[in-house]
Amino acid sequence: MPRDTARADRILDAAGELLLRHGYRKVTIDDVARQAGVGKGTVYLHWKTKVALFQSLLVRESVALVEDVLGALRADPDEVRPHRLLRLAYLVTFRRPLALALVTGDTEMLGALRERADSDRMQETNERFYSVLAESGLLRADVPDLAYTLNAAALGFFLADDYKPAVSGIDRELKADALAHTIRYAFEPPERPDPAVVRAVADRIDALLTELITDYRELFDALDAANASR
Amino acid sequence: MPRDTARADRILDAAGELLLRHGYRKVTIDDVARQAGVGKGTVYLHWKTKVALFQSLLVRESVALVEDVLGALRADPDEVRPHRLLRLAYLVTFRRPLALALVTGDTEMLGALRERADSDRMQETNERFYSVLAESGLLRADVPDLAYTLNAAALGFFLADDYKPAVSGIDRELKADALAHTIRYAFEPPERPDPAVVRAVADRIDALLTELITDYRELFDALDAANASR
DNA sequence: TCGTGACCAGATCTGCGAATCCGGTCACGA
DNA sequence: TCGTGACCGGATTCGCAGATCTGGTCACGA
Repeated sequence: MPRDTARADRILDAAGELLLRHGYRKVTIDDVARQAGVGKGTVYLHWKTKVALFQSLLVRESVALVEDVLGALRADPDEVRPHRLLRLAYLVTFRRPLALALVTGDTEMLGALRERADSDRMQETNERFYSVLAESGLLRADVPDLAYTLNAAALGFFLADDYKPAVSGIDRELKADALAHTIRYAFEPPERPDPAVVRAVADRIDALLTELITDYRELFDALDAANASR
Repeated sequence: MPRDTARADRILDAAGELLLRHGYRKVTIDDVARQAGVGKGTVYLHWKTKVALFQSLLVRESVALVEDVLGALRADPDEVRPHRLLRLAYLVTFRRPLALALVTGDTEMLGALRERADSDRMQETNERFYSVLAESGLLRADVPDLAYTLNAAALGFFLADDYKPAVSGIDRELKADALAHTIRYAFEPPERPDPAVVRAVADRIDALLTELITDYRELFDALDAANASR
């Protein structure tokens, strides 16, 4: 029962590097094994199939991304205010090419890998995320169809580079500011929030993200063949 | 010198219908001619090439779209307020499948047709559009990178259906309201604008859009082979 | 003078056998 | 017990010749 996490990580590193360079289709298990310095069979000691391997990679990436957000949130609870939170998520996402491919749905890069087995628990966590923010007082009460509107408003910023290459000639930080402005005024009350409230909401979101990471890790482990047979 | 506009329109109607049904690649000039009830050669009396024909179609569609907006603006000057203007543009666009394909950049539908020969004048008109709105007082003064931010914020709503089919289960009008809300609070001053100012700005935008249509028609005529040789 | 469809040539598609690739297995060796 | 790479077979790609398609032309007829 090989629980050699270090080796598994090295294989995922290799997979990630090759995925970025060549895209899902052109990366072979043999390439990955060679790049990781192990035999092909060894890869299959960790994952049952190729897609399981790459799904693991994507899950690991998602965890890292959420951890980045969580770290910043812990350093400064004010980051929980929606406009800061989305600004943060935006910057963190663009710093991780794989995560970016995931949110923009880059099919070339991902193959048919998109079928994120969003477990029921993760779906539920996501909904709770919205309801926590909605009840928090950090969001305006008059936003229609909150989930849809927030999603759509933010989506454009993630896709703008692809769709409007013409007007995209500004710095990433400035684009993040543009997103922050939009969220700040369209989705938050005009007045600054009570710091005590902010801290309380930050704690709840912290708990939620921590839980999300737990879910991810669960999913990660489920993709590891070593747990199954053998 | 065949200036038979009615016939040209019939041909464009046919081209549009077939374009929607089959996409650019699978529509042949022969199909278009047959559907329009004319001979193939007749199509070439109006347009020098296949792409010229379809570019004409797209320009005609754009004109119709702008005219729709203009009509609503004339019926009610209040439509010039950015959140109403974008709401209007959104609804009008989704009512016209071809125009929608144009803004979402549906390559399947459009082929390599995208090379919109945005004449210098049209580019200029677009910039004047932003500066008129910016000076108008109908927009907040504190929006960073106005053009980029406004574009990105609105873009997501046009693409949300494709990218988030899951959360898209609501009515078109409600989605338009969601867009309107976002624009209203992120890009406009809190207080209602002075009706006199609104009317003045509406006039200027009216002039600008009228000019835009003129530019379009110019472009349209330039695509008509009848003007050239013969 | 205006409209047409037969016609042309280049491009694209089709069929298909051969060659290659690659995910997954497993017998063997360390 | 754990790791490996030779090996298998299904799938994909390649090469290529023949068939088909289609944008664009133009001589002819109304």
